[in-house]
Formats: sequence, C-alpha cells, structure tokens
Amino acid sequence: MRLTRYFLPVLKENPAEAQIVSHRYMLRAGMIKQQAAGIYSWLPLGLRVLRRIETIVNEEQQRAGHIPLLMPTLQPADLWRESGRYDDYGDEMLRIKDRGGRDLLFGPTNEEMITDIFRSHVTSYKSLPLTLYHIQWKFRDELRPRFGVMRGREFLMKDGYNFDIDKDAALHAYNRHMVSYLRTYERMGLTAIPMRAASGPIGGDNTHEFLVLAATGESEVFFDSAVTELKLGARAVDYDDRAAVAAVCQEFTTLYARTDETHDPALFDAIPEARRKVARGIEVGQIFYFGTKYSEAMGATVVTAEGTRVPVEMGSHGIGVSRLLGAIIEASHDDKGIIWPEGVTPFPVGIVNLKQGDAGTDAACDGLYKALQLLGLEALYDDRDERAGAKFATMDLIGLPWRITVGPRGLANGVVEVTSRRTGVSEEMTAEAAVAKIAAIYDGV
RNA sequence: CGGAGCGUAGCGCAGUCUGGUAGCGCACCUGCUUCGGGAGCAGGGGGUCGGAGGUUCGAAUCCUCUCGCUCCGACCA
Repeated sequence: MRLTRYFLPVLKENPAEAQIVSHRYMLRAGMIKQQAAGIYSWLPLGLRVLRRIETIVNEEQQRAGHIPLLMPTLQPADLWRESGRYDDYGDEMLRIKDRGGRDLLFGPTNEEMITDIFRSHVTSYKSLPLTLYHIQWKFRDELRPRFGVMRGREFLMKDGYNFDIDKDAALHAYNRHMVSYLRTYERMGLTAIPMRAASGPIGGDNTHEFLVLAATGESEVFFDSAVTELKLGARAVDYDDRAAVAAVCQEFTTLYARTDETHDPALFDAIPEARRKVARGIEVGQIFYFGTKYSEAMGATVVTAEGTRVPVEMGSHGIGVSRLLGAIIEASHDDKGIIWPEGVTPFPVGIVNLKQGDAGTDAACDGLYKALQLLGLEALYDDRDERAGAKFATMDLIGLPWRITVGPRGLANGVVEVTSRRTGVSEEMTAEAAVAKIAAIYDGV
C-alpha cells in the first residue's frame, strides 16, 4: 500500500479524552474513531489489525476442532426468558422493540441462542462432542465505558460453546480451550496467564481468566513469578488426547495465579518471597464449564447409547478480540508509539523513501515494494513528499516491526537499511538481502 | 448510579471570573528555499463558541433547562 493512496489520519497531538497509552496510540495512529461512549469506527489501519487477530483466533479454534458459525447481533427476548436471564441481566442488556412491539435485545453473549440451535438439530449422543463458535459483535451497556476498545460497549468477541455427553468429556473441552487459548495468545506475542476466577452471571464452578500483565490492567492479580516463564512454544499437542491436553493445563495452572476475586492470602504467602508478585492485568479471555445450567432450562437433551435422554453438558469460552488490540499495545509500546508483534502487525514492513522524487530512490523503493509483494508481503510504502523526520515519526507511531529505509547516500553504496522497531538496531544490506531478510522473518508467522 | 470536570476551526488550547460581536499552535491550500529524526519564510482558507430558552442596547462570557464527552467509585469480555 502506498501511503499517498491510503487513509491513515495520524494525529500529532494526544487527543484529550484518551487516558491510557493504548487508547492514545490507537487514536493517534488513525486506527479508530469514537462515535459515542464506548462505540468506535475501525479505520483502515485498525481494521487490518483486528482482522489479523481474528484470523489467528479462527486458525487456532479450527486447529482444536471447533467449528465456526455466525449468529445474529439481535436476538429475540423469548430465548432469554427461557433461561431466566432476561430479567437477571439487568440494565447492561440493550433492549429493543421492533415495529410489531416484539422484544429484542442486542446480544451480550450467546448461550441461549446456541443452545436453541443445538436442541433444534441434535438429538443423539452420536453427534457429540460438538464445539461451535463465532466471532461477532456484542453489546453490553456498560455504566462506564472507558479506555477506548479496552472497555467498549460494542465489542468484538469470539465466543465458543461445547456440547458433550458427560462431565469428563466437557472438562476435556474446557482443557482443550485452555490449550488453544495459550497458543492463540502466544501467536500474538502476548504472555497471557490463566488464573482461577469467579464465574459471574454466566454461572458454573470451573473457570479461568486469561490475564495479560500491564500496569493499566483493571484487575489486581497475585501470582508466582515462575508462571510468566511458562511457554507453550512450538510443541505439538494432540487435541484429541485427553491426557496430553490435561497435562498441559496442569503445567500452566499448578503455580499460584489468581485474580483478586479468588485470591487466597494463605496460599499466596506459601510462595517463596522472591517469586511472590502482585500486579495488574487485562482480562483477554475466559473459559467456563457450567454443566447443564442452560441445557436443562432450555431442554437441550440427547439420547444416550442406553436409550435414556440426558441434558447435554456445556461450557462457554470467550476471547475479547477487539480488546486484544488494546492489550497488545499496552504490553508492547514505547514513548514513540506502538510496537506490533509480527503476528498481528497491520503491514509486515514499512518502506521509507528519504528523497521522494529522486529517480534512484523512487526506483529502488518501487523495486522493493514489488519484490515483497511477489512474496505475499504487503509493505506500507511511505511515498509522501515529506522530510525524513516526519516519515520516521509516522512509522514509529504506527509501529510496523520492520522498516526499510532507502536514501541516496546508501544507494550510492548499493545498500538500503533494515531497522527493527523493537530494538532500533539498523543493518545495511543490498535490497535483495533486505527482501530475503523480511521474508525469512515472516516465514511461518 | 454517587462524586468531579469539560464541550470555542480537523487536533491541542486561550478567551468566560470583570458582557462590546473570536484568537494562538499544529494540520490544510499557494509560492520559494530546504531535505537522514515531526523544516523556514511569505501569503491564504476554515469556527459564530454543543443545543434550546431567558436577561441585556449588546452574550462564547450572566441565568435556566437540555444533550454529549471525560475522570474517580460501585459493576464488567
């Protein structure tokens, strides 16, 4: 993408309403525009990152055997009356009437609707296990939206629901989600720690939240610092192997890690003092096992091998997709701007032409751009007639992890410069070598 | 929902106390010079001050109502 043909409304100054760094940088980098309290338009750069995150979530869910579908944003109230939550949910639920006076609501979550789909079509244990998910906009009419996309009223969430024949199978689904989530967050360059949590209005006993450590996090967290060293890495986990999946969960949940909701000072004090950490965290996901709460209320049953009819065992699992943008920025930035991890960056690399209009640099930039494009890497080429400083400042702000700088001085020696946004380290090399280096970095990302 | 604050040009702000018909920086447009870390000079365009009502000869400024936004708290992916 050539910057002169793109839509990237960057701001030089900090918008007054933005209090935390991710909100400030998302506004300044032209990623979002607020339309109302807690409601945002996603501008082209923000949308690219959002789609990258969605892609990773989709890939990891499908790798775990979970099946995508798409449910509507508007739901009939009657489904929620069946579960009893129409009255329980309170003012956070946005309620709407259609022209016929029928009660609708903008879905804050989808347990009722997915259960309705399930009971309409599944009647036998032979159809199980089944896990369905979607990535869809939710609306929760928060008392106090804040921090940009971190606590919006409208937000994009991946929510998944497992249906299993018995509790053991449902707990395997729970564990499978935990492992898939660990992999998902790692691909985004995040360390998200599963922590024992309280269940809230969804209900159920087994639940973990995934927390990204950040000073601006909304939750106070208590943990053994050794948990931050745990990495799933590239290891292969067979999602159908209950023992193998459970072993990974065991590894990641044995060390003490809890939010303030479930914090136990006695257990905490048993950790060696040097490893005892109190910090703040951003919740980027949560998994629940809740058994037959919804299936019983809504008559979602299956016939077993023995011919009896039993309510199906369920759980639900969520990832805050739009919130992740904020969480990633909180975890990865400096005083110049965002530093995107390669996994979610809106463009893999930026090209800065230091002397726009110079035949040599223009040709070299065009060549780099096309060579990268042939390898499936779409660079953001800053072809504006701006001075070097302005171009560097823009690139630093929007946070592309790699930058290729092309100037007459380097070209005279046959080289361009490749710079890491994270480390600031620059290396000079030929244009061909620069393309090869970028391609190697993104191989497999 | 309790407490606090703010709405003046695309963005950041001054002007409001002490009414006299709107200003600065950035951005934008034109020209010249500049050109490896947000350039300089000159010229130019853009707002009737969130909205409604009131007081007054006169309201961004005073009064009333209203809408919106932000922050702290309680609640939350």
